[in-house]
Amino acid sequence: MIRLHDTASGQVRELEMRDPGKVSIYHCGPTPYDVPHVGHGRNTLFYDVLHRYLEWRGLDVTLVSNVTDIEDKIIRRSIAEGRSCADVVAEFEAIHWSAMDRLGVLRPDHVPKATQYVEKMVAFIDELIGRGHAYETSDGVYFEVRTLPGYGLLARQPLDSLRAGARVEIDEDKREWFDFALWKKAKPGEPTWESPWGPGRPGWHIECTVMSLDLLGDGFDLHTAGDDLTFPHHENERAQAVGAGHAFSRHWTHHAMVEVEGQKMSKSLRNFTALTDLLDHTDARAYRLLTLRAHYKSPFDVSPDTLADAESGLDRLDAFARRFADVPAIPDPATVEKFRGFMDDDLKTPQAVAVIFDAVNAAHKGDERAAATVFELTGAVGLDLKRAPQAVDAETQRQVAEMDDARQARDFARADAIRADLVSRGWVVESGPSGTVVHR
RNA sequence: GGCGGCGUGGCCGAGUGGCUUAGGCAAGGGACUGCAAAUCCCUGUACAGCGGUUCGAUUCCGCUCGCCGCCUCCA
Repeated sequence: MIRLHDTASGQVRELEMRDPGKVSIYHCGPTPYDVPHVGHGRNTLFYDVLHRYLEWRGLDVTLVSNVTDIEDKIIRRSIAEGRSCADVVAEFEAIHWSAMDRLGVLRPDHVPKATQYVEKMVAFIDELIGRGHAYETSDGVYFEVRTLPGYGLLARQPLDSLRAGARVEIDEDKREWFDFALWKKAKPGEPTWESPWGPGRPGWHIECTVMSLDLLGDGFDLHTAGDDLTFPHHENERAQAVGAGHAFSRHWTHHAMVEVEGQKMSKSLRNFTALTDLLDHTDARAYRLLTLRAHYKSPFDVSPDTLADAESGLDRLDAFARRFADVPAIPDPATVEKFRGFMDDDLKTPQAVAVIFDAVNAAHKGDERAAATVFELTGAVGLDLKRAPQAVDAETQRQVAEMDDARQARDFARADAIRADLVSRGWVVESGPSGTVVHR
């Protein structure tokens, strides 16, 4: 049994599967209008760890994560830079996937795009109007929130306690400030599609409703994303689905944000680090380890200090992997069970990581099954340890040989000089009774 | 104003009504090594503050202080 936090009930509860043994997951993906930042990295690592772990558990996972390829910020950028929206999307989506590849994030099974679903969205909006949940105005079609009993499930507070923020757009045509756009009628310079309400484009929330139901079917198992999307985005997705007569996601799991000096990392606060920059300076696996060391519901700080901390931990794992690369043993069932107990219980990755490090310690003390266990468990969460010896260039190999010769000859001054040179060029030099090994 | 979360040892970060009270990083001491590296051994006695419940609270309750998130685009 897998237990996960469920935002709708506010509790950790069993992940019930519509079809036993199969898990259908929809995860809100990126809007490629700019480079991804470190928080997006956490976001994809969250679904990747979930995805990999569930499959490791023997479950058949279908993961859908969309790309929003038509949206205000994309349009703004395309106009500012005098190029098409498709061009903007192509550039930043490519950067997104390349960063995810570097992070070792597995591709979702389906990556639907909003622009491929416009026709289905139009039909869905039409259905909502027909059922009395939506109305047309001079500038679009809106969902009438008051018509849907139960709105506020994910916000976990009644509709009338929500406060109209100072920056909510005033729109005289809308019946209530919290009604939200299903369809936006065309403005000059924007890409448009035909609809019964004239040319225009879909609102943001409708795509996820339509694509998730289309690819995963009614009553799919799990909907995930960062917790900043809980309200209003997910609330609205759900309202649309329910309003049109569909059973929507049965379980909602949201992860916390990455922070910088205690504040949420975000584009608008301008306190973000581009994910690509982080990956240029930090081992991607260290970032994965950093995310695993905090529970997914807890925010954590990304800073040079916390990253360096994680890299040191990773070094210990890699040192372990080099030493035990060829261990023939099979994993220890009791340790695997302990790990599974933590992971099954709401993905308690900090405890799971502790189990891994305990096994590393046991291995160094001679427990071969513990060594095999480490490889098994790091694999389950997508941490790829460096078992294979690293390629060493010819010149470095020559130096290593020369150094060992000098040590043989007890010419330690010369050996130390060579070592110093290797170290200064970034090599970690390990000399043992059987000779010297270098790695980076 | 509403809703929610958090405050743990030098740092990150789990957890628990009392039991030998995670794990990582860093630090100090020791072992091993020609020296290093890797590894091993040892050391730290923490739970914001004030009350309350209790035989006993870091863990439960209340209050205070501080911090953060959502209610607006946002992973």
